Amino acid sequence: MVKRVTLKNIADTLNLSMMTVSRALNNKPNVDEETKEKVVRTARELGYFPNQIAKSLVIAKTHTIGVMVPEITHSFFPEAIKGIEEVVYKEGYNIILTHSAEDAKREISAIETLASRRVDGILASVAESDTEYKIYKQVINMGLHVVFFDRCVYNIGASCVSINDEESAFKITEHLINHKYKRIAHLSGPKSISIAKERLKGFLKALKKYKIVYDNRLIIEAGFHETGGYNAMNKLLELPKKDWPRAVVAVNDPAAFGAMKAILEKGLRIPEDIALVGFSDDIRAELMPIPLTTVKQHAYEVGKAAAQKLIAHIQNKKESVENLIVKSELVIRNSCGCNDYKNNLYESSFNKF
Amino acid sequence: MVKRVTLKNIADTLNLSMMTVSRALNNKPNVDEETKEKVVRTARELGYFPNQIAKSLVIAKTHTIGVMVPEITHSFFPEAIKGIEEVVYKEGYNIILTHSAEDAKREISAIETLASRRVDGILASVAESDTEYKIYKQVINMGLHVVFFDRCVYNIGASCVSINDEESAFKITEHLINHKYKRIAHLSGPKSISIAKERLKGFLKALKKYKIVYDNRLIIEAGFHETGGYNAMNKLLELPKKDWPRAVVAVNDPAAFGAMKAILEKGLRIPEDIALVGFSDDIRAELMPIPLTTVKQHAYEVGKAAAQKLIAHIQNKKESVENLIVKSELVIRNSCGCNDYKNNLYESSFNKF
DNA sequence: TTGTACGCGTTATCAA
DNA sequence: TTGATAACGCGTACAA
Repeated sequence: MVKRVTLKNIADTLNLSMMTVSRALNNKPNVDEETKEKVVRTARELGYFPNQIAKSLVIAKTHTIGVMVPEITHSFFPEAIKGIEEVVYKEGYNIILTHSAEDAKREISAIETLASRRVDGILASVAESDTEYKIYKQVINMGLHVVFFDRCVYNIGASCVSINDEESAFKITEHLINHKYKRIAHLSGPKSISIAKERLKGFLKALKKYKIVYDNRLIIEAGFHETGGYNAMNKLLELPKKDWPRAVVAVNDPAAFGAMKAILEKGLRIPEDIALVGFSDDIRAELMPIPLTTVKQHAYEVGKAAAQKLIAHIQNKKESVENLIVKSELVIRNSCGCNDYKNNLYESSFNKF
Repeated sequence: MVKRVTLKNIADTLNLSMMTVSRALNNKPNVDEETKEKVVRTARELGYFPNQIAKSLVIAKTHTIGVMVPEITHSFFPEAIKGIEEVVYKEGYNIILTHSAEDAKREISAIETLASRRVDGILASVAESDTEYKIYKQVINMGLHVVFFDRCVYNIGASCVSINDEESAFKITEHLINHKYKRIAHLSGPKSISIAKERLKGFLKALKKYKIVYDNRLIIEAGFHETGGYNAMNKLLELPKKDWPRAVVAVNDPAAFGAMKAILEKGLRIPEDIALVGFSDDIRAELMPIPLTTVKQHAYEVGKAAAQKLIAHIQNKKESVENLIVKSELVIRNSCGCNDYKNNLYESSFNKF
């Protein structure tokens, strides 16, 4: 930050008071048209940029929103951030982007700096390793507005925007059941994360509704990544062959990619030997050796809704805390073996055009 | 921004002056150990977060860096942002993220707000539609530090970190020439963008070095997106068959994907009828029907280097303006027909594990 | 070791 | 319509 042109500089060169200059530049009513024009002109000539820092100190608002993501390269988040940006830009806010790298300590430190920087509110998706949410409780108690998105924390006084995870997991499992699969496994996510819990719940609900026998050896924690999915699937395949699942519901697409690798490596076929479905519609899902049936999440919409809700909270103290749901949709491809989707590479690779 | 705990609050509850409290919290030398401890404790009890806004106003530094990206969902940018985040976090900075959506007007407005917010420096990748760079010239003249990354603007007093685009385009073209391709086309990017110009230059240089006949009908502007590549390739295929290119160098992977679609739609084979190479190693490149030969850019490294250079500029006025290059590497797959890369789906889809 | 006065650049308030 | 003064929360410089 270098010495820059101030209101006083403009005031001095025009023999006016700072207040008149301030009023002129902010289009306040009580200022002569002629002087206003003069002020605006010299401001431009001098290369004046209003000092937002000083202004923030006075008005006790920064028009800044803190955004916390666990891992910016997960395809979900750039889309969500784009939705957030779109909304806040229109409303005259900027975002300070922080990422926790899935590390709870780093998350705490980042939220602390956001509080220090006096952001007007925070949009957050919690880190995998955060199981306490202490820092969020603290800043919420201070009166800072927080809206969670995607990975939520409930009952701490913050609104939340998420996918209808439970319902979607239920539906994709039901889809498998409807197509005569009986023995179905689940590669689950980290137990502490809301979306992982929701998806597991939906999976179990579907089993229950259709009275599928429940075998807890078929529910294995895989985490959110490819290697976790690969390892978890290999564990399943270490079971006696008669106990193998006939279909697998993975907690997300990367985990499903790992599982796919494990299955194909064993020389098994998808879906003929084992059907497989994912969750998230990763950009690579349709390009896999066996195009992956999955659930498409509308990340952009999640980001938009979260930003809108946060700004509503900021601008209206009485805005009610609530959990919003952005609906997802089933994307049926080959890996579930339930339809006539062509396993023709040409088609499968380019149906997105 | 809500009323919050201040230095004065702490001072009052302890019957100390603000200065003692300030010193205690900032670990300054001249303060009694006992009082320091008391201060730190009550600060925690009262939930004190230092007001960074007020501090910034005094010290004329915000420890904030503005980041301008043209389109956050382009796979390059999340990687680059991650690299930036990694560096600035360690150095105690935060980033304000803005995106232009490739729109020059929005870019200007965003850079203006960054200047108003008194960021200590700006990392920018310019919008496609920006051909003047006026706003950058202006803020640089004001003394604001700017480092461009990926899409650069030269000779306006800013450092730049980019891929060795020209050299890489030269090499990938040379690679085709070495494998006996003679008639080679180029799907170029927007003329105004530095990386597009560099890649075209490298392409032409290779033709020249190897004395390939130059046919300007074989250089078509495709832009950076799939549909542009699709349309441009179709235009090439409208030429008399004898004039068709035997190989195509696309300005980036999305353009190559579009071209691939156009070629396959015509019932032609890749690489047997037309070889094709891209640029950027998009996450989808290896999953294409014909795995795409391309150039891998190290976006994370670009982000890191740019952030490091910017911070060097900020912390040392005499840091010299220079153009840094992050080396890219050729990734040989099937689409160029130059190697023994197996067109086996299983292998090709999972060689990244 | 601790405290006081002042200034950072702006807006709100009240007076002219 | 314009101006003077105080205030936002903190750090610097100097005094006690």
